[in-house]
Amino acid sequence: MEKSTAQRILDVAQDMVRNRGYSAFSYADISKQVGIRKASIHYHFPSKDELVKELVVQYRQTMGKACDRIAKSRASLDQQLIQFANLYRDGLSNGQICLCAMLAADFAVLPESVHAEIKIFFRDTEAWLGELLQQGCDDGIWTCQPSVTQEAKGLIAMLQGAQLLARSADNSTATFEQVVYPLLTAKFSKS
Amino acid sequence: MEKSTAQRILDVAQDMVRNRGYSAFSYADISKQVGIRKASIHYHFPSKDELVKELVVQYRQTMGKACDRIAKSRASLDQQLIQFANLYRDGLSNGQICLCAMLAADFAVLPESVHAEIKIFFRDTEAWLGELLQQGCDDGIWTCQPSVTQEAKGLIAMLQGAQLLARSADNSTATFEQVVYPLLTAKFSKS
DNA sequence: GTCTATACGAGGATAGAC
DNA sequence: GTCTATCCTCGTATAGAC
Repeated sequence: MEKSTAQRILDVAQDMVRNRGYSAFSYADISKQVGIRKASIHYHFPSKDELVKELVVQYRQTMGKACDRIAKSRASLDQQLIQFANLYRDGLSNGQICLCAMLAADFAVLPESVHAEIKIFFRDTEAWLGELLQQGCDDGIWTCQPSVTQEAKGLIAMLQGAQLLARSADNSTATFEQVVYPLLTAKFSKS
Repeated sequence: MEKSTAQRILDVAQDMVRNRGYSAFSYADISKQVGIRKASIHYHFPSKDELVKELVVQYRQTMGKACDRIAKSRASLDQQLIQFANLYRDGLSNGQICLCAMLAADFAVLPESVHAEIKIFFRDTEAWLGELLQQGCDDGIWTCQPSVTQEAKGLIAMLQGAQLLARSADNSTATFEQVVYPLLTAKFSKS
């Protein structure tokens, strides 16, 4: 099944926002890559704000599904944690950081409608990771201090921050891995 | 002693970049706050790139001095760590994140000359924090795994990421504190 | 050093033909 | 749905007067 024009616009826009940020991409940029005139984009997404809002909604779905796949994979809990971290590593080689990390940086120039969607992303991510961490506590694999929620927030912060660090380094992926995985295995490991 | 016009421009520009990002501030914005025409800004900083480069150079100096003050304060090492974290907390109430965190997000749209300055900032910060952590290891206050360098990078990542998380929350400062300080005291404390 | 004036392109968005 | 044409504003930057 072929992708709709709206979806192709969203795909290209996501790439650009994750790479350059909200203020540094334009309808003209999208139009070149999608192969339609910029006026035509307004038919699908009347304003830039609505386009970006839709971007976040879809990103949440994609990430949610990816997390569900990890949870259902029956891998060990510490392996699930690694796979979760991999989600944040994988875009780096193409110069992409988490959409919501970028939009959190751009927060001050975004409308309230987008703010709300970003908040839901972080809330959902914390909830999913919190559940995973709680399981590990229950199973006696690791402990979370002072609480599972705090630990989840700290982990997410580390992942998002590691993306920023990685981005300004010469080898993004390697830098990310060197920062994230040692700390992950030191703190959350089976043995 | 009164501030030079160049310095006032830099002060206003720093606020704006740390709040909105590189692509979302303009000479027109600065001119309004400084009270001179935007053409006059070009006299002091011929191009936006040169202005931002100077911004990073000066930010590095400011942060370097702040770190030196902490090191010379003779506070306990774990207290020095808290004070270091405070540096990243304090701008949040005014909507400001670390200049280099923001510019790392904007990395893809910045010229090489600015890239180089940002890299130096992270290198310096890692070096300073690494020294502090090494002292703690030597004194037997804490241990760093797998290495002091990794631990330093992980901490910086967490601080930068916590700023992003905080920014998208309703109470930035409180969110930052809730994420950072418990993890800090759990991992690096005297007793 | 700061001003006015201006060039020139890019930005988001709309109207109306096809 | 996509196009052309157009509007109007903002953005960076320069020239030249004061």
